[in-house]
Amino acid sequence: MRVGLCCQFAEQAIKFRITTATAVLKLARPAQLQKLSELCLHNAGALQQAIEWCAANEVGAYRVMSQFWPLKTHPTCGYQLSDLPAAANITAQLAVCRNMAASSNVRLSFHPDQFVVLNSPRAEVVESSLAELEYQAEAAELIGADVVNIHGGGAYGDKVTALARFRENLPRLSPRARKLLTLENDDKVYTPSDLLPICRAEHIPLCYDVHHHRCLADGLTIEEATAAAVQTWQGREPLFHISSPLQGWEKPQPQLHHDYIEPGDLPPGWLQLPITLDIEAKAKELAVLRLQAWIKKAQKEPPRNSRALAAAKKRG
DNA sequence: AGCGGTCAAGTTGAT
DNA sequence: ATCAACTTGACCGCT
Repeated sequence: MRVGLCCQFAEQAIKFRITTATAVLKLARPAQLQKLSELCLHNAGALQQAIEWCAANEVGAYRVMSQFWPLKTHPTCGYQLSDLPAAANITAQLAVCRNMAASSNVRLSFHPDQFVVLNSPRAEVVESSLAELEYQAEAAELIGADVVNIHGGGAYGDKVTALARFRENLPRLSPRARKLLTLENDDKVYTPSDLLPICRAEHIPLCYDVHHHRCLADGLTIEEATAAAVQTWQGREPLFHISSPLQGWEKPQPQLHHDYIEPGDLPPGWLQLPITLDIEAKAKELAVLRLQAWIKKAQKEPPRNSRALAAAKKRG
């Protein structure tokens, strides 16, 4: 099992830069491209730092932020990589990232954000979603990322119809983007049971989020969902997510993320699985390192350690 | 240098 | 009706 860091660092001075459309639109086009070029080049350098940090700390995966190329698909600020003055430098730097990630075995992935809704009834939403998926797939190819993971989208009162629409839109993706696509269960609409049929039929891996599953349950146990999700990866290393509730499972809003991962929230069966586990926790790399240390201990002495921890917790 | 308002986008559910 | 939440605060203009 390897653990993964998502996007940002809490303490490490590794920063990705973004901008706003408002700021960019105040500039003439050449100045726009100059600014965006600088940000892309900076972010490519930051990605190298992030990969180096992961490799040095035995963190086996890293999720790249969606704004890696800021405003890439914006209707008026958008651009092609080849439009940027520093395109050659950026491409070269991305190749450095790809080689470094490969040689140090740091798995890279993308997770387009909430605006990417492939099953929306609104054509313009689907269009912008497709554009965003193509952008992230282009970046993924250049750095060697193997996953672009999204949610099912909205329900619009009828999940079956909505998921059918998702499926109908799949052929509109390029082969490159289609190959990288994975589906994740969410905490409001689509459970693993909802997604597994389309995952199997379309050969889309299920990125199983156990925290979401606990927030929005279906008939499946965690063990059943785990086994079913692993199957959808068809021999590839599965990518799963975990987080812990901010105020515990008994308080309202358990879907809110805690700073760290409570080891008790890690399904015990996962310890021996060859999976990538992205850590969604506010304390970022600190949470990853803390869970990583706990996992290593637990793997050394599986039964005693977890029992001892449970007992210690009971004693307080 | 520090501070506060603002930021491209969708959908849901809590208040 | 408004707004926070989501993978995440950072940017920018003003003082």
